[in-house]
Amino acid sequence: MSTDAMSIDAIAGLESDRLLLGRTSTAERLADVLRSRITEGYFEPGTRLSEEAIGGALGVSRNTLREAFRLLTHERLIVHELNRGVFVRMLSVQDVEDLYRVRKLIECATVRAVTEPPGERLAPLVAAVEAGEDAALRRSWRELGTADIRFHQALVTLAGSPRTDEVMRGLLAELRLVFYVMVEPEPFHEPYLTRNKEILAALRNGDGRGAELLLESYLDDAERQLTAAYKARAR
Amino acid sequence: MSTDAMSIDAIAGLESDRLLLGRTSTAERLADVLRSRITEGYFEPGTRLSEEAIGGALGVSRNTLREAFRLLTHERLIVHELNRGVFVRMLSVQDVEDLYRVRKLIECATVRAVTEPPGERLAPLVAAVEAGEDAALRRSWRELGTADIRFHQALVTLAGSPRTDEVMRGLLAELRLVFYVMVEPEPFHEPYLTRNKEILAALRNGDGRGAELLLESYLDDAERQLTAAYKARAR
DNA sequence: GCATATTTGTCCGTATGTATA
DNA sequence: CTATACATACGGACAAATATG
Repeated sequence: MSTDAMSIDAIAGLESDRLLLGRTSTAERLADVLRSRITEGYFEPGTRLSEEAIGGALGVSRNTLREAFRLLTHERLIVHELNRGVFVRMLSVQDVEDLYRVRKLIECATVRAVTEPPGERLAPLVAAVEAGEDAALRRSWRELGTADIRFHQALVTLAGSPRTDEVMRGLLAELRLVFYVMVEPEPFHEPYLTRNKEILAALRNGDGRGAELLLESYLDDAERQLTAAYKARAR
Repeated sequence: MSTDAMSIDAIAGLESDRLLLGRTSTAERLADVLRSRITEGYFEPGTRLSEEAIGGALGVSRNTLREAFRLLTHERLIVHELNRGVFVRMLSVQDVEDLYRVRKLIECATVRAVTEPPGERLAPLVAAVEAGEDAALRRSWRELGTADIRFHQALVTLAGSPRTDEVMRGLLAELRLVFYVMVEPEPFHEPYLTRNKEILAALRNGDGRGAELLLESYLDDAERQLTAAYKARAR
């Protein structure tokens, strides 16, 4: 039952974040630092996050660190095993399938409800598409992925439901963990930029049903691609 | 800026839960105790939960108690204000509206997907209806409310999505806070038992679309009734 | 507006229990 | 089975923010 330990390098790298800790609630700032370390793949899925090592490196007490762990646990980025500690979440193929099942449920229902041109309310979607195009031009694939996530987050905002927004935020945070199985992010995200633009065009015309169909095939394809990558990696 | 203090009685009442603390993780057991105290209306919405008073009454340290608070915060049962402490959540009319918006989204999508008789998978729904009938006979209105919640939780389980289940669990936990504006729980929950039976009958026939229509009007009526009670109470 | 008391935020040291080599 | 490492939980301490008179 091997559980990968954090590399010495990963712990040492935390030192540079030390200065960032100095504004609001310590536990939340701590969670911010760890969250980006995880979603950027710095801590790989499966690694154990040692209370002592991280607390020592960042200069915070274990009590405070544990509060930060609680926050990240509820975001599903780490898992907590009693008396064993916390580990960076490892998603299974079933998780990916469920993630896309719920995305389809929420995103499709949201665009389906669009029956007339939303006008200015599409501004965040336009901004996300533009950020994506910019990132693609600069061949900045990580940013392209971020822009894609922003687009779909903004899409759900059209429903005007705070709770739906929050659920979606959680789903997309988990999805970032999945994206790290894609060693070559370029061919993955690039085509979806075009498809986002098509969805946006349909919404602009108030054609929610058309947008739903585009979105459904978008999500089906993405899911297929990701689960295939997962299975290939499981060799 | 008055914040209702906990009554002496409420603190003293906690002592009886002391013996229950003795199995798994202290913070989680602690959260279990507090959760039932809150959802059963023992701690009314808006009351501040004093670290010292509760920790003292239950015989746990402040650090452990704070971990339990974190858990409940993420269940949205309490809210945390920096340097002020934690308070039992007070839901607004907007919250109720959002709660029902998301319920409609999830529950309707779930039953709509039913196209053939689910057979044995309806067993938990049948059990919830029977528990409701039993509670109604015994005029046990609290249990009737619990059975209603169980029915709708079981309904969503038909979708076979762990994440959807969890979202629904959270929504229904919040809803319990809302039910406490209903001073007379009897006339509220009773008619919905009949409607649950109708929904169950439609599902048994594999008529997902029919069940969706019944469910939609169920949720519309419940929302109207609750928001009306809220507004009346705000005088 | 000011001073005081209360309460939370954060940290430390330590004892105990649990998992694993 | 023993030893080690680690998480769990407690109690105490002080700083910082807030509430109260």
